Amino acid sequence: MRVRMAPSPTGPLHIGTARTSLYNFLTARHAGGTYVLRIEDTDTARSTVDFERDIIDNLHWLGISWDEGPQVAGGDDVGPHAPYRQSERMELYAIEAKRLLEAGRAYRCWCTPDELEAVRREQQARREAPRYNGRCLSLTDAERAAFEAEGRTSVIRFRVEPEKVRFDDLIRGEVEFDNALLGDFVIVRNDGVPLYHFVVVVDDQTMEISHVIRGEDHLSNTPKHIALIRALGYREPRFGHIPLILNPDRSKMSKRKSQTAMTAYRELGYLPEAMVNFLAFLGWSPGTEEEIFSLDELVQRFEIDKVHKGGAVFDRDRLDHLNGVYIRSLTDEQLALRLRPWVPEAVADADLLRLVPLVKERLVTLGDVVALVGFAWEPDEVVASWYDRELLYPKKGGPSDARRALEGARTALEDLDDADFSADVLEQRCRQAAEAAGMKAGEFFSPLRVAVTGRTVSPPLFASLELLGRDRSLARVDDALGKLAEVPA
RNA sequence: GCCCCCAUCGUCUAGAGGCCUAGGACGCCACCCUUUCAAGGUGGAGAUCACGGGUUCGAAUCCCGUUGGGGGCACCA
Repeated sequence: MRVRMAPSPTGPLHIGTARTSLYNFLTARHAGGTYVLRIEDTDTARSTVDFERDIIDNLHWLGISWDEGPQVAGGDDVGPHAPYRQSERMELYAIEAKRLLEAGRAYRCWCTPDELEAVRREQQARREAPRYNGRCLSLTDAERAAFEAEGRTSVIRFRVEPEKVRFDDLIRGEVEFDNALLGDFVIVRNDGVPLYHFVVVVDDQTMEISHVIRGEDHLSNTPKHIALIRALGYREPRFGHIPLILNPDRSKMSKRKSQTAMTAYRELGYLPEAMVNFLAFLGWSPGTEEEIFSLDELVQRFEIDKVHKGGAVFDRDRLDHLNGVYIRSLTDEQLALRLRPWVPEAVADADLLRLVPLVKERLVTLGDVVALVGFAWEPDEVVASWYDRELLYPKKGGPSDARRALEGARTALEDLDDADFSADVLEQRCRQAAEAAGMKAGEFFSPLRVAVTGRTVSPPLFASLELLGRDRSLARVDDALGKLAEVPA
């Protein structure tokens, strides 16, 4: 078994492309087959190396690897069928196009875009399928010469046989199309650049691809490919069309309505293992009620014929949940390592490790660490700037309650030396202080929380105090007291 | 417009004729735990299996039709 993924570097790695790549990867690895990466960059105007890099990097990030094809953007190809970039395979396409031309299975067409557009409009008016009318199919030599003399350029069209085409889709079973409904489509542009439907067939043949697994949007293109395969005398691979990933409104997932760039999720702090698990279940399930799967487990369990037929909505809530599950499954040391890119370099590794327990059960994404415990590394003045005086007031209280609590807390904290400045002792002291102040614990803790973390929602208060240490905690209490001093008692 | 594909809670799904008074998960609601927020625990609401016909002793599961949704019909991929 040889399968391939064939992304087009005309944009960053798309969620849909990633899932198609994943399904191909899982199919190949499950069967012990070979996995090929081919870069479909025939659209030279829109393809860039930067996009190629984004695609390759993010596939690697997900843990997807391949046996043949470029391993690095712009890097050398690896494998017996190199090159794997279509832009470097142009001679091959030219040879095959010539073969088709000479066999009479393709012909040159001099129709201009305007002429084609006019025909299309007429057909639509007559409620017919818009397709090429075959005008250039039977031109005399004189007519061809006349077009050339006119300065017109020509494209190459494939002559489609009006026959029924059926194939046994890996996922959908028997599917039948009538190619009589198809027009003769263009396979080489007027500037000599070959088009997708043509190159994909040539490459799949020369790269000996046995299973073509791709998005459902290609299902209706398959009869074109089969026609080309037959005309060229190629072997017909098995086809499998996987369901589309959908926007919440159930249309094909698009940049316009959803975040489709894998990089964006990566930058937000989603874990690749969560993303892989999530993507795998968008259109497939093991048939049991298990739902947490590593990439290796997926390789073992994944079967292409158990893939669903219907599209699946990309549900961010579910991704978030999975990400939390994976984050919580990490050891503190592992999580600290993952968190590193989001935490300022000035924060020492040892200090980063200390704050992990405070955030582990609260992180949805790794990036959330900043909002959660930024107070730990931000200077006191910055934390003080995060809140207004009113935020210090307990739920059903005013400035005087806040002041009472903070003063009580200050006294309690002051007493402790660094060695005793631990969550347990702090809690005990603060509860005593609350009682002494005649306040409920919650009312007493609230102003202290805001003073220390700058927010009403934070990790556990006493662990936060411990993390900050005596001096910084006291300084923040004083900052808060200072804010309260601005209002007359 | 034409062709093709699809159809189980809001979402992801289990379900291959009787195990289904349709199961799980996410989300939602309530309660418990609790210094806030989470995490965790318990419980709940939520699907006449799109609809209508068949087939069958029996259908979410098979067949046909309808409806709805989606995809494709480029000198993009």
